[in-house]
Order: sequence, then C-alpha cells, then structure tokens
Amino acid sequence: MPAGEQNWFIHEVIRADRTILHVDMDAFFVAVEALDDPSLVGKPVIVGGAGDRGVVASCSYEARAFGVHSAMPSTRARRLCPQAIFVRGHYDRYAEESRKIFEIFNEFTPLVEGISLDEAFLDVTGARRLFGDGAAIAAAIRTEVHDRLGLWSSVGGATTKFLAKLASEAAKPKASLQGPIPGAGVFLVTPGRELEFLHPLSITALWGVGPATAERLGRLGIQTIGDLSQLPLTSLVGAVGKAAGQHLHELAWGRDPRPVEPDRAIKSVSHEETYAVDHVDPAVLHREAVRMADAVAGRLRKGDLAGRTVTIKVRFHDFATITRSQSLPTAVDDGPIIARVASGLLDQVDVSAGVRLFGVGVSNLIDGGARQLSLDDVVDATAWSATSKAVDAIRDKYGDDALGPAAIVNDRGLQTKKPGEQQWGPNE
DNA sequence: TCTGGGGTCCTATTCCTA
DNA sequence: TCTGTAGGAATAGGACCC
Repeated sequence: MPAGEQNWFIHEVIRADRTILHVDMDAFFVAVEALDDPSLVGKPVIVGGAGDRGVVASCSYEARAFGVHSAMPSTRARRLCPQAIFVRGHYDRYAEESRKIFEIFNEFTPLVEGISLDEAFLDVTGARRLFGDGAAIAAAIRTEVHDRLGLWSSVGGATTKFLAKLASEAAKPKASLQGPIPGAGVFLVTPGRELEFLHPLSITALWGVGPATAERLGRLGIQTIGDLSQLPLTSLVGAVGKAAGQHLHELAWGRDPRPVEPDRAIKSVSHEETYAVDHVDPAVLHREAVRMADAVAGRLRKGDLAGRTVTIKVRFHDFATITRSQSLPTAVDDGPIIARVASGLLDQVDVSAGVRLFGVGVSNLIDGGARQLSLDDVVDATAWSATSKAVDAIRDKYGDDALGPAAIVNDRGLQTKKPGEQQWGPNE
C-alpha cells in the first residue's frame, strides 16, 4: 500500500472509531426557572417575550402538548394555551447554570464544543479508557448533571457530530396531553448501523434543511433522508446550490468529518432590538445607534476583539429587512467611532415608513491586541481608546448603568439594556 | 398568524484593480 | 491609451441554527 493511501486508511479508521456525544438540556430555560420557583413544576410554562411582538424562547413539555414550540409568536402561543404561565427570561441565571454544566462536561473531556447555553458536542474518544464506552460515558454525564444541578438532559452518541445530534433528539421526552412521556435519556447509534437509523428520517431533520430547502426538495419528491441519498448529486446541486448540495449529499450517506472544535473564534458581535411601537423619527434612531454601538463596543472590548466592518440592520413596518455596511481601514472597538459609522449608514436609509427593529453589528474581527492603526486614525482612536478603558473600569466597579453616552441619557437617567435583557422581544 | 435576538455560512452582484 | 477580462474585496440578502 502506498504511503499516502496508508495515511488515508489510518485516518478513516480513526474517524470511524470516534465517539462523539451531543448533550442537549431538556427545556433548559424552563427547567432553570423551576429550580428557582418549584411551584412551576408540572405546569404549562412559557419563557419568552410576553408582549405582542415577543416570541417563545423555551416552553415546558406541558405547554408543548398544546402545540406550543420555541420561536412561536407569543400571541399565538397564548391562543393555543391560554392557561400557560408566561415567565420573562433571566438570561444571567441560564448563563450561570450553563457554566456549571460545562464544568461537568470538562471533567470528562477537554474536547467540548458549545453550541449554545444548553447544548454541546463532546469528543469522548480519548475518555473511553478511563470512563468506559460511549453509552457509559453518556449515562454518567447525564446522571452527574442531574445529581449536581437538578437538571435533566438528553444525550446522543455516534461516530459523527450530526448523527450524535439526531440521536439526542431521539432520546428526548415527548409531549402529550396526559403529561410528558419520558424519553430514553441516552441513545447511541451503533457504528455500522448509521444508515438504518438515518434513512427513514424526514429531510427536515438534517442540519441545514429549513422550510425553504424542504420546499424545494419536496418539489422533487424528496421527503426522507433515504430519498435524498438516492438523488443524483447534480440534481441536488441544481436544486439547492453547490455548497449545500454537496454537504447534504454527504450527510445523507452518514458522512460528516467535522471535528469537535473546543475554541471556535467569534466572527461577529451585534446588538438589535424590536420596538414595541415603530419609530419614524430619524433622531430617535440616531440615538439608538449610539446606544447599540456602545453596547457592541463594550462586548468587543470584553472579548479583547475589534472589527473592521460596521453593519446596521433595519426592519421596516412591513417586515422588509435591509442591511447597510461599511468597512474601515482599521479595526475598531470604541462606541463613538462605531456609532459615527452606524449613523452615517442610517442617513442613507429612508425610515419614514416606520422601523420596527434596528440593530448595529461589527464583523471582520481580529484580536484586539493585534489591531493596527493608520496614522490618520491614531489621534482619534487613541483618544477614544483611553476613554473606553475608563468607561469599562467604572462599569466593572459600579455596574453597566453607572455611565453611558450623553446622547442616550434623559431625565429618567441612563436608558441602557443589558445583553439578553430583551432577548425575546419587547414585553410591552 | 404575524413573525426575537445573536449568530454562521453561502450566494449573487458590484466595484476596483492589475 | 483604450478595451476586455479575471480575480478579489466589499456589499447585500437569504437561509438556517439555537
């Protein structure tokens, strides 16, 4: 066997021998709320924005039995389940419990890739000698998290990430009007039997197939992953594009070489808000640009990041959404500079039709320490940089509301919102 | 029935430059 | 100098995820 071929062979063997777990907390936000208020246990609970423009962030299995699910508009959820208890989310609490959960994951393996607060991939291939096979590790993690934190999870295991994710879905409890039906808790896809598990599932189970792609594939008569696997690659690429087509074709045959990546770099930082009433006054939106730029800049500096591209997002009365962006010669992390660029972009937009959402983001990120400044920018940026450092120090000591841009202070004091405070829409 | 917020990735188009 | 072109960066939008 030629050397190259041998390497390939070894690589394939290693890959086939991977054990990847996907851990997904059950109704996480609701479960944390129930830890803090046990009277919620066993009731239809919805965490999210309670206002007319809010959405469901998480709901208990008792609420799911009525057809409520996450991302559903709150008005619809209330109609489906009028007896539901609405709880305003407490993002800080979820983040706190999430940190503890991830600490437990790290006791089993350093290869932990967080997907969100309540979900992670773990490569436990190297942990098997210490803790037993995949099923044993999955069960141990699940038990450990519950015993220490009082939170249930579902764990899926397989040789690839996306099969592990589908497996955790299969392990989950199911909602019913007679109460939640417990799931298996742990579900492993046996190596060699991947296609048996995969092919009967709906294409909508595939990561990357949303309503638009499902509709397009449906027109070709494709309903299951098995159907998809039989579709010639050229037809698939013709239907959904090159990158997505090739990706879906591989997934349909159970192939997914993506490794578990513990330290994925952040690519962008943004802040956006939907308003309880539409704004038509440009002056109000310019003040919003300052407020949001300040919030984004603070988060950039906290992460020791800076970015070159500033983007604004405007969603109009009729839900039509546009973005406008501008790239700068140097990376920035200062609120006033980001605000100035965002304001300039906002000037190019006619807001008279009414704006329901406005947002500011920064992308093209680099590590803050590596930032390069041109001579033209030095005076301006270094002056702001010193100010920003002072602002950060004061906020660290006295809280985020201690001070902020003059443009957003009114007679009621500083009108700031903490990250996550309006995560699921306005409450009014 | 009226659609959040914070992200990532992909594609198409436009513009600039070699 | 003009023109065509190819490639890359910037820009805008869409689909998708949790």
